[in-house]
Amino acid sequence: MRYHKIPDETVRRLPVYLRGLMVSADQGHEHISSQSLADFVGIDAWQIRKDLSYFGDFGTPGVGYHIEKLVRGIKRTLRLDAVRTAALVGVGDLGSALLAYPGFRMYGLDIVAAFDIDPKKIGKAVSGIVIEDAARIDTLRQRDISLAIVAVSRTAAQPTVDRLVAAGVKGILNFAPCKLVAPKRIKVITLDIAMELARLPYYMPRAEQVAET
Amino acid sequence: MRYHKIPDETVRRLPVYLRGLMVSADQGHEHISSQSLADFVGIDAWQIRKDLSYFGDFGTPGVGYHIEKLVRGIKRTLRLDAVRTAALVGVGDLGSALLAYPGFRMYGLDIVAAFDIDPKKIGKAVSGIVIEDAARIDTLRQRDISLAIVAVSRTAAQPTVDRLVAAGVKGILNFAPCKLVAPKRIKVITLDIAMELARLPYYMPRAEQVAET
DNA sequence: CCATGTGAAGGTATTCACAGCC
DNA sequence: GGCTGTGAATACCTTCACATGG
Repeated sequence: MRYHKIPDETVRRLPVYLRGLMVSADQGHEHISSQSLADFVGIDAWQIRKDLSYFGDFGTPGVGYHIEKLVRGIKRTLRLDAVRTAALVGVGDLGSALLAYPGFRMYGLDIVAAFDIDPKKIGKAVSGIVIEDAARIDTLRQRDISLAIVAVSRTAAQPTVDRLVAAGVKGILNFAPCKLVAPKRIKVITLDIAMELARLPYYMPRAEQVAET
Repeated sequence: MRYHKIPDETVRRLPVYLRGLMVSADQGHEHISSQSLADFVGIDAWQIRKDLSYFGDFGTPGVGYHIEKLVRGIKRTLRLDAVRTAALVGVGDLGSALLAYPGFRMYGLDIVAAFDIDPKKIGKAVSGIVIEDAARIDTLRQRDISLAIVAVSRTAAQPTVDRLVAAGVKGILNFAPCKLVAPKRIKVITLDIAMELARLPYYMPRAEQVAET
């Protein structure tokens, strides 16, 4: 294995492999071939091998990949080897759903703080997390929380991001439908749900009003 | 303008342009240059011009783009020119948040039906939509609903998709963290929220536990 | 003079095919 | 024989630079 920059698209696929590998490990398997994993996650086998080749030799020809070893390798690459804590800002409908969502755990991610500006919400607990005043976002620095999820309205998003950056947050997952400006060293991933739904009709056949008799 | 296949990446950006154009129109503008739109949505001007060139001549050199005309053009391209109805399956935390979310409207998308298997939920209304028994998914065909959002658990996702496909649904936005199999003519977009958060640490500087004194 | 639309260049990611290893 | 790792070929997307048109 030579030195390689890992392509962004590969980074996007690595969590998919993790998911598949962990399910496979649960089923008692110790090794898995790129082909079996491919069938399982829906990505071609050569793509998987190429992706994994960017950052390590994990496989054994004739045998496949040692699942546990590979999981550790991918986690280290994604910097998910230690448990990471995250803060949520905006405990509306979506924010509450995120607090209740158990799916972050499998990646070693844990939402440990929640903020809102609504006085009616502050002090109440949602899914075991007590909601704090958004004015206290600056305490994130002392608490070593470097990940944040933004689930506030569009207009509140930019000021929220400014405060998070000032509090030392290094990565932001944003659900507000707008562009956000932040220093280049801060990684912002925006996930606009309505936009994903909006590009679906493009791929659908035109004449869907015609019944398929 | 010659014939061009529209790249997938362009289709992904078109809703971004729509968003920016509609806000700009709200501010009273009639025309906009690729540069102004670029500043607004955070995508380079040449990229915008290239993207738009794939499906029509909308601009006037020296003037810019007529916003209303361009909005119509993009909507037609994305097949968003008529209001589209969608069904939601799985009215848990996330599902309820989606029903309450007003952001779909701006793209002409409207969630008009919701399904669940929980007898305690069936018959109740959430955000004005009465929850129906998931066994009734097959009525979607008569109701001309061709879009669906899947917000059920991982294990329920595949059977749900099978039912939706049987009911004539043509496009699916899936939130369950798993691969889904469906006929090729059906477009499935999977949006795994935990996975997005999971790739964030990769882009963050290594030594984030070291305080920036 | 200003801003679009687009060939051409450059870069990145996907796909293939197979040498090499267990 | 089976399966990995990877150079090479291909496809796709981005970026540039500028001719063209209002």
